[in-house]
Parts: sequence; C-alpha cells; structure tokens
Amino acid sequence: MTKRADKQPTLADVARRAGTSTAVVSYVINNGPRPVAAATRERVLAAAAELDYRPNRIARALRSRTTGVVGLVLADASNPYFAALARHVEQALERRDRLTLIGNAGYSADRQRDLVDRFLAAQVDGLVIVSAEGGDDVTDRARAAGVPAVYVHHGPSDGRARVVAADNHDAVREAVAHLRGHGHRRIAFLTGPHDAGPVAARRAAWEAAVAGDFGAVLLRCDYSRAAAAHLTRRLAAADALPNALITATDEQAIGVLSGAGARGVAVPGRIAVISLDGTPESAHTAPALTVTRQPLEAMAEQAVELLSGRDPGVPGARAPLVIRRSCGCDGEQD
Amino acid sequence: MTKRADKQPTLADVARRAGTSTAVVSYVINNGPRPVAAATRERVLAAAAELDYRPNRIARALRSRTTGVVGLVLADASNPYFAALARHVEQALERRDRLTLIGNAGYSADRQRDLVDRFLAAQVDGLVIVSAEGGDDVTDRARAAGVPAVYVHHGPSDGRARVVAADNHDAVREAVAHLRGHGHRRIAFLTGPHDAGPVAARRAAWEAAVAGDFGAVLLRCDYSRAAAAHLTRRLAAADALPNALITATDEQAIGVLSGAGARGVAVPGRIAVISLDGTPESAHTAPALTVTRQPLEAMAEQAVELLSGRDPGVPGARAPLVIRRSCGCDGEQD
DNA sequence: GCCACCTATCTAAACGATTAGATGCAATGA
DNA sequence: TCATTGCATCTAATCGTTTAGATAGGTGGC
Repeated sequence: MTKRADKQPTLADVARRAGTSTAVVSYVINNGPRPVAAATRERVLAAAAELDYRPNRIARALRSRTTGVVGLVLADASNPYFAALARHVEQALERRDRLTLIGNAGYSADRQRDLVDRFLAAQVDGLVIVSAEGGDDVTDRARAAGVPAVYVHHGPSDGRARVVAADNHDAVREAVAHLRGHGHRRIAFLTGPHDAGPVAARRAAWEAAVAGDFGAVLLRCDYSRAAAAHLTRRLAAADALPNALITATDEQAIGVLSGAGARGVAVPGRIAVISLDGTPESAHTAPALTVTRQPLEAMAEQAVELLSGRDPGVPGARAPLVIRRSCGCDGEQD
Repeated sequence: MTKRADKQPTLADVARRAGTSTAVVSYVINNGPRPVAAATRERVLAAAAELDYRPNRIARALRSRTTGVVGLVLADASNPYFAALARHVEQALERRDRLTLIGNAGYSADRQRDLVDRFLAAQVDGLVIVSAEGGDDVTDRARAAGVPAVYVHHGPSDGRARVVAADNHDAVREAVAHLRGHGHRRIAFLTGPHDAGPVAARRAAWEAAVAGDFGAVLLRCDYSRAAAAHLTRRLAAADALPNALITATDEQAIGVLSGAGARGVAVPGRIAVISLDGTPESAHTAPALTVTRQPLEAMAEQAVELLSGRDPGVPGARAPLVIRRSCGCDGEQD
C-alpha cells in the first residue's frame, strides 16, 4: 500500500519525486527546448525509471498538434501485392518512429473517403493511399486539414496529388524484349476488365512495344486467380492460347499457371509467361514466374519521404527483370 | 477574409455560432449525458454543419481516457495466413467503429515487446496479438496499463492470457480419416523446426490419430515455401517420399507442390497432400489443395468480442475440411 | 556597490473535449 | 404567495503534456 498502483504515472508524479517542476521533467524527456543541469537531469531520469514513467502520447499530441501516427488506406490487404506494399510502408514508418493506422477500403470509393475522414479526425500526421483504380481524390480533404497525403502504386492523374509509382514503361519493354529473345513473335497481354491506373500504363507500354507485330492479342479478365484460370482453360480448350503472354499482375499469372496445369498445358513449353508485379509469391509457383519486380521497398520509402516534406527528387524507380523459369529460361527455382 | 480558414473548427467555434455554451454542443454531438431542447439541438446541428465541424478525437481521448483505437501486433504480414487474419481483425474492429494500429514484430520477441509498449503509450483501448510461436507474455504489461489483451492463433499456455484458437484436434483427425478413406495407411506429417504453439498441437493430434500405424513418418522443415520445396526434392531424389502427407501450414504445402512439380512427382497420384491452414490461396494452387480451413473470421470476431469484455463463451470454432484435389478427390478447382 | 547578463528553474496558460455542479426560470402544489 | 421541483443551460475543472514568460541566484565589468 506504499504506492498507488491504480494509475499510470504522469509527468507531475515524476516531478514530485525528483523535486522539480513538470517543465524540467519535460525538458529532460525531450532533450527539451531548454537545457537542464546535469545533476538535475540525473535525478529526473532516476525518478522516471523508478516509476517506470511512459509519456502519454495522447496528451502530447493534443498540445503539440502532432501524433506520430500515419494513416494507411489500403484497397485490399487480401491481395499479396498490396499486402507486401503495406508491410514496407509500415516498416518505413517504423524506422522513423511513427505508428501506422491501417484500414481496408475494399475497392469502394465511399469506404475510402470514410476511412480518410476517420483518420483525419484521429489527427494523423500524414496519409498514404494505396488504391487500385478509381476512388476520388482525397487530396482536398487532407489539404483542408493541413495533412500531407501521398498516393502509392496509383493515384489521380490530374497532377494535383503526389503519386509514387514505378516506371512501368521500361519494365514492359524489357519483358517484351526478353520474350523475343526466346524467339517469340506474337506476344499477348492479359489486362484487367476496366484497365485504368497502372495497369493501363502497362498495357499502353505493351502496345507501344509490339506495335506492328502481327497477332499480338490483348486478353482481358478479372484480377482474380479464378478468372485467369477460367480464361486459360477456355482458351486451351479452343486451342487458342498464345505462345507467349505477359500478365498485368501476379494474381492473374498464378491463375494462368493454375488453369494451364489443369489442362495439361506446359509452361513455358507451350506458353511462356512473364508477370509484371513480382510479389514474393511469384518465386514459389510451379514453374517459378519470371517477372519484372516492382521495387516495393523503394516505393514505400519514397512515399514516406514525401510525407515528411522532403522531396526525394528521384523519378519512378526501375522495376528490374527477374529471370526464373516461366519465360523459358533455366533460372532459379525456389 | 470573412472566415478564418487556417484552423479546424472547434467545439467553441460551433458554440459561438449557435449562441450556446460548449457543454450543450457536446451534449448534442454525443447525444450527451444530458438532454437538449429540440430547438437548440437544431441550431447546434446547423452550426456544426456550416462549419464542417469534426470532433478532435485526440482531445476527446485525453479527457475520456478512451481512444477508440486497438493495437494489432502481427508476427509477419508477409505470411498470407497472418495477413488474412489481420484483415479480419481489422474488419471486426471497423464494424465496431474502432481504428486499428498495426505493427509487424517479425518473429522477434524484442520487437514484439517494443511494439506493445508503443501501442500502450498511444493509449490503445485494447491489444490483439497474432504471434507465431514464442514471444514472452505481454499480458502483464497490458494489465499494468489497464488494457485488455487477447492472443489469436497462438498464445502463452500458462492459462493467464486469453487465447483464441481453432479446434485443431478435430481438424487433424478428420484429415487423417479422409486420407484413410483414399486407402492410405502410412500418413506422414510435416511440421516446423521448433514445433511450438498451434503447430505442436496439430502434430500432437496427428500422433494421436496415427498411433500404432506402422510407417507414419514425422518430417520437419522451416515454415518457408523454399524449405518445403527443397525437402520435397531431396526426398524425391532419394525415392523416400510418403504416399500421403499432412502439412502443418499452407506455406509448406505450397512448397511441397512446387518441389514435386520440379521433380515431376504427381500430386495426388504419387503423393496425396492435405494442409491445415486453408488460406484463400490454397484454392488456387495446382492441384488445388484439400485443406482444413481455419475459421479466421470467427476467430477475429471472437477476439474482438473478448476485448470488449463480453465473453462469447464459445469454445474454439471448428476448422472444416474443404475437399479439393490434392487429396485424391475430384473436387473443386478454381 | 551597482547594473547587466546568464543560467537554471518555476509558474501557468494553452491544446479541445467531457461532465459534475451551479444557476436561472417556469410550472406546480400548499 | 412562497417553497419545491424539474428542465435547459452555463461555468469551470479536468485529462497530461508543452513551452513562453517570470523569477531567482550567481558572475563579472565598471
């Protein structure tokens, strides 16, 4: 009964114990805006340690108008590509000693707006938006609240919002060149149903690369594995599969592999495949996927830098070609 | 210049505009602890709408000592199983109008403790820990701060912490019975290197189910796909593969499939496989995996209920057997 | 011996909400 | 008519920090 254990200790408790004022304690804790005598500093530190004092971030946030929390709005954490991106953003923030509020908008513009509003009410210091396509521009709402916002992977194209994305053009060109190196002349492309955002950029890059080639087919299906598998089975049944295919996303590529496997279609023998995401998972498919790997970590880092106001000035990072087996090479398998 | 647009409007601004005190405004906003005359309420609502007033959750949190934020500590968001679990927890919280602070501890006990401390400093209302194995008990730290904590998937076994986990015993027994139905008598089990937590429970259940069977082999490897693929290739080369295998996790099962594919080993022809996670991904492997699906959504819901102090009283939810192809059945493929 | 100046520290006012207690006013009952 | 009750509202303390301004004590120059 010598100590009241019912409450977390506060600055005032530490001050009392150290025989000083709260101001001095605050100066010590934060290496505050004013210096403190060495002896006093020792007493304060000792008192804080004895009480196991931990500053209340809420109170600090109220007074200093900065929470150390960043909101991360995700289209869909079920998608490994977004999940990996989210993890890198979280780690980049962690490195800067900030916490991450996360929310899944699930491809709904309403829910996205809703989440942003709730994050702003929670006084986040910044907003990272990882959205697929669509979703209106939340930059205005953020700006009104004086909170910096950055889009990653895809953002509104009107130029008013800051967007971090990889250089898709080069990546696609490299993929096409590689397939040509395997002797392919008719290189098909599998895109999504709506074809907006980065996927549209990838398709456009493919169109530019194969311009003039006879028989370069554009295929479309949903972004799910199931849809891609279904499409592949259907094409195989009709003997209409191309000999070389670039898929816009890993999910689709995995679906293609699954569909091919079900119909006994050999990859890369009958159909060579290159995917454009390069999630970790792509290394563990059968056969292992050759991909152009999106530089997720660099993108996350760049986004977080932008939030801090520092403009890294770097253009979109390059997406390197990772050669494995699905293209016809005898690359790494593991 | 008629309005100061530089700041977010506060309660006081609304009160001034509506010609009342801040107390009344607060009562209106929260359907407060005291009633307000209908006419006044209208004026307040109108003023709030005109100013686009949004309550500052930080200030509210400081005063009312509740933030509406829950901390989610994750072992590793790269793992689709944990990622899916995290998503369900986030959604269960969202349904209750709470926000989710997320952090990856990356299998390190230090980082886990660190994250918990930072979440506690941020005054979270509750803590959900999704950890793999190990990691010391953070219940004490949470209890000291008066914050409820729940472990999901796995937790310390000393009974002092609340743990939500599925019923692994029945699931494994069902898997074994199913493989026996396919005529298998020697059913191997692939577990992890350390063999603690839920995986240990699964292994124990397998041991109980195959007790007395001759040639029921216990295999071990890392939880990564690469490790499982490597092991499979090695066993295939030595012609030492079992005819039926239960894997502790989907990741391992996918690795086995990958390794088998690389060596031309037929699944389920040469080796039948059942996995015990049942992540969404398991439906899209080649061949599609037969699994006992962990009831992730129910687990997440139950965990969040526990945080609210309501004890759902339900025992561990059942993990149903989802029959696809890798066991030898002619099940769904998509 | 006095003033100026520096250093180390204290006092107290924010930050924006919540809410118990005080107050004013009208309706009711004796 | 006066005390009583109840309703609607206001006043002000409070949550735990941060930090500008006030203060006290010591030093050195003249």
